[in-house]
Amino acid sequence: MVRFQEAQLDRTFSALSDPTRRALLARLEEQDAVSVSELAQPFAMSLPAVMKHLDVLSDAGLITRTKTGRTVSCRLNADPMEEAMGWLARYQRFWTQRLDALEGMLEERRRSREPDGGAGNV
Amino acid sequence: MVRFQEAQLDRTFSALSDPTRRALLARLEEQDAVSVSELAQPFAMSLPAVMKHLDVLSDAGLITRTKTGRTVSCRLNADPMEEAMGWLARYQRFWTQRLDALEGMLEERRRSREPDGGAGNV
DNA sequence: CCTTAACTCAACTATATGGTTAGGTTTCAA
DNA sequence: TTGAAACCTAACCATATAGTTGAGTTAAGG
Repeated sequence: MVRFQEAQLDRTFSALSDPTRRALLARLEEQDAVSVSELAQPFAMSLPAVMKHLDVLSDAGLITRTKTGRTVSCRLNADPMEEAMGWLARYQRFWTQRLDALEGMLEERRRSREPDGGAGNV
Repeated sequence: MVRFQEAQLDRTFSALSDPTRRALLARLEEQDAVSVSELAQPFAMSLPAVMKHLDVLSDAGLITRTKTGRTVSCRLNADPMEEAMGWLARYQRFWTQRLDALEGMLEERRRSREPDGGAGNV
């Protein structure tokens, strides 16, 4: 049985629950290191607003920030996501089960169509 | 490129960000259908508090409720979790990459130890 | 040296969240 | 038919969240 850090999961899922923050992470997924102002640029909101989001991401351990001169570089840290996926994985059987059931139903239909000439259409 | 329902992800991640709600889901993972009062029983909080959590889970589509007589049965619906995992999967390379790097490093160490007799211990 | 870019901080606002208590309604069952 | 179980609703409270504006601070660069 896997043990989860409840408080860490709280922060991770909470951080991921905002579209702005997910967009910030998506940006850092495609570009290794991005400055605060570069990250803020695409958004309609003010710079301090974006910085608050970065604080949340940082508290959740999803990004790291390193200052060089007057610019701050942000990088992704996906480790907390791994734990989040680990938690979700427990429920995976519910949809794979559903897919198995669907597959089984299709198989059933296929077999029942083969003998005769395709009578029982829905 | 996979397209995500942003508002749905908001609700899903937000619903998962609370330990009480995750515990409720965990309960429904091991028991197919559970009544509201049964679900509430293990928690120190009041029944209306638990019911608010159930509302959140229901709004996120993570549970369904069916009333029979005076008792309400709750069931898990994992579908929104599948989408959440889909979103997270995009970042999976960051930790598999890290594991690959670790594996590579261990391989490196193993090979460098083989020739001589195990000198460079950390 | 002075200006400007890049960021930080503080104060304020509105709304959301997570909890409470008190008082319903509906249904079952003695 | 009356009482209690099971659930719902409403009103309230404290704190957190997501944004704003305005005023710093620090570091390049002409």
